[in-house]
Amino acid sequence: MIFENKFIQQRIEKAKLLKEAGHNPYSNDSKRNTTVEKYLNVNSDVVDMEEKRDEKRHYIVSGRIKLLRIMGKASFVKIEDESGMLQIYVARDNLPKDFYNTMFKKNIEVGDIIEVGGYPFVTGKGELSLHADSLSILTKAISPLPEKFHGITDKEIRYRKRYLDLIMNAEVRKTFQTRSKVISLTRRFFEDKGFLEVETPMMHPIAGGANAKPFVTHHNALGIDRFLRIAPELYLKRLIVGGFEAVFEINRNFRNEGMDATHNPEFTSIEFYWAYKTYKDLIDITKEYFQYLFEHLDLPTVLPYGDMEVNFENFQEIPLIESLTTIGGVPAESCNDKESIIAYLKSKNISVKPGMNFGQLQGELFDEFVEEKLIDPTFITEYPVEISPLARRSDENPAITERFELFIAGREIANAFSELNDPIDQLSRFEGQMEAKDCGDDEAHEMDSDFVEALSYGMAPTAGQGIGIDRLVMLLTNEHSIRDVLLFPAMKPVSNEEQTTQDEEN
RNA sequence: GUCUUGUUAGCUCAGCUGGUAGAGCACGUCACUUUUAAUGAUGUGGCCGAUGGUUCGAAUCCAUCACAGGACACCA
Repeated sequence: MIFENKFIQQRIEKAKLLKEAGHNPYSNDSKRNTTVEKYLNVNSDVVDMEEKRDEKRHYIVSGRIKLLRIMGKASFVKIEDESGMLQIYVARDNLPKDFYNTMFKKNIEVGDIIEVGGYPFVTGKGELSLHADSLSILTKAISPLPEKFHGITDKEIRYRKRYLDLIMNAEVRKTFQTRSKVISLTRRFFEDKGFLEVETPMMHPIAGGANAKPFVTHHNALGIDRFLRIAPELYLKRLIVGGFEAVFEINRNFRNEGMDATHNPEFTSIEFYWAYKTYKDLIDITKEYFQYLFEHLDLPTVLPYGDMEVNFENFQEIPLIESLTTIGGVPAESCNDKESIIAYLKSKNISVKPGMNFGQLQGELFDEFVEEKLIDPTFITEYPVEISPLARRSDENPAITERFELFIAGREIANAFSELNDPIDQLSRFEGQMEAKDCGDDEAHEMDSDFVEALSYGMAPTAGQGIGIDRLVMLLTNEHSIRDVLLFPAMKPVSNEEQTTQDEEN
């Protein structure tokens, strides 16, 4: 039984006693007329009053009891609403006869949501409080809250029962408020630039736009499988073909892959596409975007991230090849051709998969020796064409693409490029992916001939970018697990034996 | 996927080389009308993650499983 615990039984009994005495333990009759934050602001002048109180004022506040100190005929109660914490002074003789002794002291406790009316005053210790003349229960909590001092620290419980985490940990609420602001500011930033927010399908007939394994679901009416999208890219580009010149979408992507500190099966990204622009313009708008975020989030431009300090006023830009030597410390002669890279990697005890091409090997050098050293925001540009299947080639050097990735605190935050809009080239790149798939690469891109057909009608020269919102929020809130910036991160179900057996049979 | 560390009261944690469980908070009872994790007294509370094994005896040792944290590999 779910409520067999004796503490819960005790509390159920208290709820019953309240009800019998005419105090509905689940009352819907809230008369709150201010929030804690407003109360504290409006009455801050009471601190300077000679009497340290103003009995002519009267407010009704509501909140959850977080702390309760009963001292005989008077008590101190700390209640918390979304805006903050307020101390209430409750004295027996200010409440209706017998209520304090028989109801308040006996049946109201930490975790309950109450409503209190009274006037502002300042205690002997100098805390602006509320002197109660009325108190009623709004909602009885029949499960006890975790311990008041240590709160709840078990990560498993924090993620599985996020509501408890939010009740107990104010800084967690802060993190998610920041996340909400980041998304809201992002939307406003792009809208103000004239971008149109769009919604493209979450269920795709072909999972395209990235190399990743999709989740599969089934559409009964059509009798066909659908794939939860791994990226919105190909649909957003269809909109550019259609004549929209600046579009963005902030939404979820789904990838059927591993979970760890930086990966959740569903994650949020913004992708935006901007016609008649190049990746150079995207570098500018990205800098501007960060400046905008920091300004409106009121953050210092030098932010701590773990042991690191990230200076968001120090944006760097460096071509990938150059970064290998200047940042990665790889000797220039070891970057020039396949054989010397392989020899260098082997000399550093790094295993090299057979069949890697020049561009992939350069990418390998970058991942091994450069990425983690990019602390301040750094645009790595000029990616090899082999590892940039959807990016436009440089007109000057066909071996590299007009692309950048933005790295901050040793981690990739954004990926952007001038888009490939040559339908014949796109078709042959898809065909290349099909061959890779036939050779066993199960993450190779699917052929999307509908998308190629769209390109065949002409897509204006366009630059597009994706930014991982979860990782961005991690950076801004100094969180080191993606689970700490997702309200409800993916968790394995806690299965009972029957379910386990069924899973094994399936 | 691999390695590694956890899982003991509602919560936070002790429990040594095996001898059938402890603390603090919370909760119950009592005292207390300006406390700040209030205080003092007193009491209740546990199938020691699950299943097997070793043993006279297992929270403790071994194996398997489940879930979680961390690291590595792949990916955003």
